[in-house]
Amino acid sequence: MGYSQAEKAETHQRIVDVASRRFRELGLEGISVADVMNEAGLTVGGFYKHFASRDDLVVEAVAAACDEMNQSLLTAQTTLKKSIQTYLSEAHRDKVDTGCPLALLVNDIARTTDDAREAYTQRLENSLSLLESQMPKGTEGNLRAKALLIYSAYIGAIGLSRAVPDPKLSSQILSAVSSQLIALFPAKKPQTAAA
Amino acid sequence: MGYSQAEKAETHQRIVDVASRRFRELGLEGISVADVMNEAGLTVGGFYKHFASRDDLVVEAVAAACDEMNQSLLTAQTTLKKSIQTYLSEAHRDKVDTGCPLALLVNDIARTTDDAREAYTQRLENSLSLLESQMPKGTEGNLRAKALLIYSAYIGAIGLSRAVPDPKLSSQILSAVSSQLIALFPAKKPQTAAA
DNA sequence: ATTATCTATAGATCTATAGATAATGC
DNA sequence: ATTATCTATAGATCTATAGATAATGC
Repeated sequence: MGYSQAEKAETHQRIVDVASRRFRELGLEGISVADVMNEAGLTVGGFYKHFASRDDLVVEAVAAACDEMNQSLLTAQTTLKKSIQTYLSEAHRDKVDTGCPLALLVNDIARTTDDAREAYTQRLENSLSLLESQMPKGTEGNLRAKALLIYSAYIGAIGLSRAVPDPKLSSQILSAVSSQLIALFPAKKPQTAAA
Repeated sequence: MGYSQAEKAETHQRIVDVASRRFRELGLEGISVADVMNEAGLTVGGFYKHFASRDDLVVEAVAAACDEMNQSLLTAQTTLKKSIQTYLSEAHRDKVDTGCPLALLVNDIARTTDDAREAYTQRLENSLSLLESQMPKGTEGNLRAKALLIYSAYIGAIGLSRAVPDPKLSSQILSAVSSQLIALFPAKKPQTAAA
């Protein structure tokens, strides 16, 4: 039973980790404080020594989920094509509790507190910057606008692939949008192939 | 107070209408059966003469919301460019209770019953077919794949525009994705302008 | 006789707080 | 002395059902 300051910090982190996964899986209102605490190996009474309210946990969990994703994207220095294929993969689709929180939570975020929306927006900007930096050399036009198109297609496509119950259709959505995006941003000579 | 069969049908429709708006605004778990009934001018006790369970209301409300949208899209026979501009408009973004349910509910649908997911998928196919039929003449390649790219970008972009609290960024998301999509599918001579 | 609606409520669940316990840290 | 955790619970809310009432429809 944790009592030192160091143990409290670990406990706090464990609560946020559980929440960041379960909120993504079940939605921001899909799990109770008591269930989060239980899964973190604690009981509900201790919660309010860590957070002023449930809404505060939401803010921290959203931020932690996005930061973790951006961190792993930064280390996986890669090409745009590989980024697209990884994002729009069946493996990513099936990570309903550890997948991209920008996609898994976009609808919930629109309905939640301003603090959580601010945290979300800040991390969205990070992800967009990263995507801009992955654009092939020689890409013409507004890089920010192109990054927004790609990320919007990401969020919509992976959301749809999770919404439809038919596995065939789900895969078709992912592969169709993936190949369309790859064709739009070829690594070299953007003018040669248009279809 | 309605008792005849005709009145019951009207009442049923009124409950579904309220639910189809509030579920879109607040999420599929965001409003109680009692509150839906109250807003329809009824009390909670009568609910289970109309629906076997709350989940059944969800199925009907999702279907009704999508059918209503597809109906209005069918009558508004228009060009792809105008469709894009209308979908990715601030007016549509602000219709949080009457906007496109495919976008407003995509995350919730992934977490709900198979029956609701089936109803959603069926209507998604309708919307995709409609989009395919709006493609400019002479568009090359896989029309279904291009419709999936557009609808994914729709869902992601309008979702993001609702999630971010900064109105400037929200507008930027809509206009950037809108102009990118319009540039991708020009009405004539698709080969001339690539940027 | 049937049934669409109402009022009332059972039973489950949720957020937040109260008070007890036991270890930390001055 | 402080506080991180625990057990217990208050008060609110939610789905679903029970039973009463009053109009429909055979």
